[in-house]
Amino acid sequence: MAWSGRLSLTPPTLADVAERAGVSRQTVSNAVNSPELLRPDTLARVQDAIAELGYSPNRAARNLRTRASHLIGLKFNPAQEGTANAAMDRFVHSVVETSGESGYHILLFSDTTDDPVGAYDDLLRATAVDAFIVTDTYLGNPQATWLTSRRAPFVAFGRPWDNPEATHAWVDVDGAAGTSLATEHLLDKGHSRIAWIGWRKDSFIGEDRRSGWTRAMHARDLPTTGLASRVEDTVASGREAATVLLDEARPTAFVCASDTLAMGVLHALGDRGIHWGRDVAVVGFDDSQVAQVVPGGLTSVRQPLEQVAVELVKALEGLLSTPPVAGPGVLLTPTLAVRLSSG
Amino acid sequence: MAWSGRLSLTPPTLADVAERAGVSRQTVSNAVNSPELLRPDTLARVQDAIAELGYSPNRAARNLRTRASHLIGLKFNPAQEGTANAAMDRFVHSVVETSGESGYHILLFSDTTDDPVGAYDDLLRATAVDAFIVTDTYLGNPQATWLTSRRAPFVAFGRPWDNPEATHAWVDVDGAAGTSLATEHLLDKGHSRIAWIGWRKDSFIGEDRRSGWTRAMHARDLPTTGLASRVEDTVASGREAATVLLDEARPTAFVCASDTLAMGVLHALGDRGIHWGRDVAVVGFDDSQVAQVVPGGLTSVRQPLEQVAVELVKALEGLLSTPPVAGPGVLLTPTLAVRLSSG
DNA sequence: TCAGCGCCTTGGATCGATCAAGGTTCGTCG
DNA sequence: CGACGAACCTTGATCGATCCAAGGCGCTGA
Repeated sequence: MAWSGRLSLTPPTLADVAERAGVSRQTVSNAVNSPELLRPDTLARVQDAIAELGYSPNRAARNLRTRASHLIGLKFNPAQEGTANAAMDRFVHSVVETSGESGYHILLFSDTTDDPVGAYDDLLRATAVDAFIVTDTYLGNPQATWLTSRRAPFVAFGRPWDNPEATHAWVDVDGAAGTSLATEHLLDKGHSRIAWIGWRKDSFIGEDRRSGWTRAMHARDLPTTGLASRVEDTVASGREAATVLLDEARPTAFVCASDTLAMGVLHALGDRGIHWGRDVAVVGFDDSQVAQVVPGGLTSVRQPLEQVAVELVKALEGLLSTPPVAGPGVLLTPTLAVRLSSG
Repeated sequence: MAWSGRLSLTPPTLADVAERAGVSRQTVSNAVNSPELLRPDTLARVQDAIAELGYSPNRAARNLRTRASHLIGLKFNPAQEGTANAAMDRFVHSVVETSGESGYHILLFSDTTDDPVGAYDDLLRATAVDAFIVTDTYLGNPQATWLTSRRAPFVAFGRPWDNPEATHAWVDVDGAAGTSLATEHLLDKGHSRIAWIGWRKDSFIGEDRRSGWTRAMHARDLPTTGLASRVEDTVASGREAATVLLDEARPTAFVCASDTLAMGVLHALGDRGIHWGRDVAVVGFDDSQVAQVVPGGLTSVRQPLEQVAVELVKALEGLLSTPPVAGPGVLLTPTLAVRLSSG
């Protein structure tokens, strides 16, 4: 940062470094981008000059010439108020860290308009980003098909549920494996009447998670009929659903599609003075902060978001390399964070 | 997006639009940036051409020429695992939305190295961002002084606690007003033995929040001695502190410096079978998801983060305008989200 | 001696927008 | 009638890095 002390307010350019090191511009450029082309002593001389001047290539100039921004667009979807779902926080952090190591920065945006692809379109047209990470695939994912038709590089966090023909790169977490893990955990604890509270039938992710529960139950020849409920993803719905199930099916344990619903269950159990964790077990999904700090702790399925980020960035690097390498989908397995709510 | 259907893969440039509209490049540039300079009919003609071609200015070229990136750097600090503090999520969303309306995007980064200013330095030297929003001021804020000496435009979310001489722009939330609000709320409910659980003495923010509690208590001539505890910001510490206070001071209410500590209090109350919200009131700070979904709900001080974002962006626009306008600090007042934990 | 290679230089063009200065066109007014 | 200036538009240069092609120089090996 030598130059910051100088009078001149403009940062040093490649030409400045070249003059200082007594080499040509081209050589400095090579020192930065293809050091293997230089003789070790020349390289060292140039690097010294770079360090002395505190030179760093001007992003705008480089971007203009190379037609790349080294930025990855990510739409920031905040957590809903009143829910426990806050995966975005951990996920974004992981993505920022991982992409930073590969020389990419994350550009956040939000769509203020109704158009689901408007913001994507703007960024693409302005060549402001090299690629996107698309996260809101639970909606049925119009972005993915649009981006594909637009030939824009992107990787999705989430499978293309609604379109098995889709060929784009994606990374996802095996929700069914997670709920199956949760259910088996409860079965091992001796439970057999294990209820499910999940999302409405039109949610692909919800049905996937539900299937893990049914799979685990049927594997031990246990019935699932009458033990399931599908509701909105709110605490209140979870509470109501649990209340009904407690009356009608008398389950000794609950597996839920989200921590939000699980909190609803805890609520319902509290209403009737049932001591959760001892009398009735509860497992949530997402290992949210809520699961972590609620007194006693809520057992919850934890998505390996750090690993997801790594795979996403790996896939992006493939897409952005020349020639582009399109990897297949990657499915990761979640773990179970066991706490007192499951006994 | 007309061009996306064409064979050519390169987006249209200003020159393409100029040719189509039968005007010069400069005129197109003016149509985009200073429409008032054009005659209405020419403007319309150019705008038609822009729409027909689906033109959008190339960011890199514009950035190079104007020496501005229209990007604002923000270091992403994820929530600590096992705490309830998740203000970042809501904050980031607000910032993204607000800055988007002013034509700015948010560039996220993280510092992987030990150097607290390394990442800032890199971005500045590469002229990758126009300005920064600095959030982690609770550390004593070496970034602020460094950025100031570097003459880099930035706005801090958080007062310059350790350096009252600092002249940079900042926006903050009046923590003392928040805890005062909370305490008065409890006083109005009839409580008089109200305990405080806060952070260690070296935390500026912690001491500020604490002062709101003492102020409100003293205003009603109530004692505070023996009713306060200063601990680490973890659930376990909150629980221990509450246990000790319950034994030694028999408070009927608790005001906490964070929702994390408040959860610890709920935990302690649960340990001894005390029905919180009925027998003992509890108020947290930050209105986290945890506060919102814990059965019954935790009353909590809510920071006006949306408003904070608006003020931050307003300040940034001032700094980035020519000539730069440096506004004074802005202090916003939080509100109280009342739930059952306070009766 | 000369071809070949490794390393570097030279000079230029290029990316696409904006800046600064220079040209039109037109109406107005002495 | 011609000068003048405002309103409007055009032209050439510029931002800084990269890409490209051609060539220089010293050294090695045939």
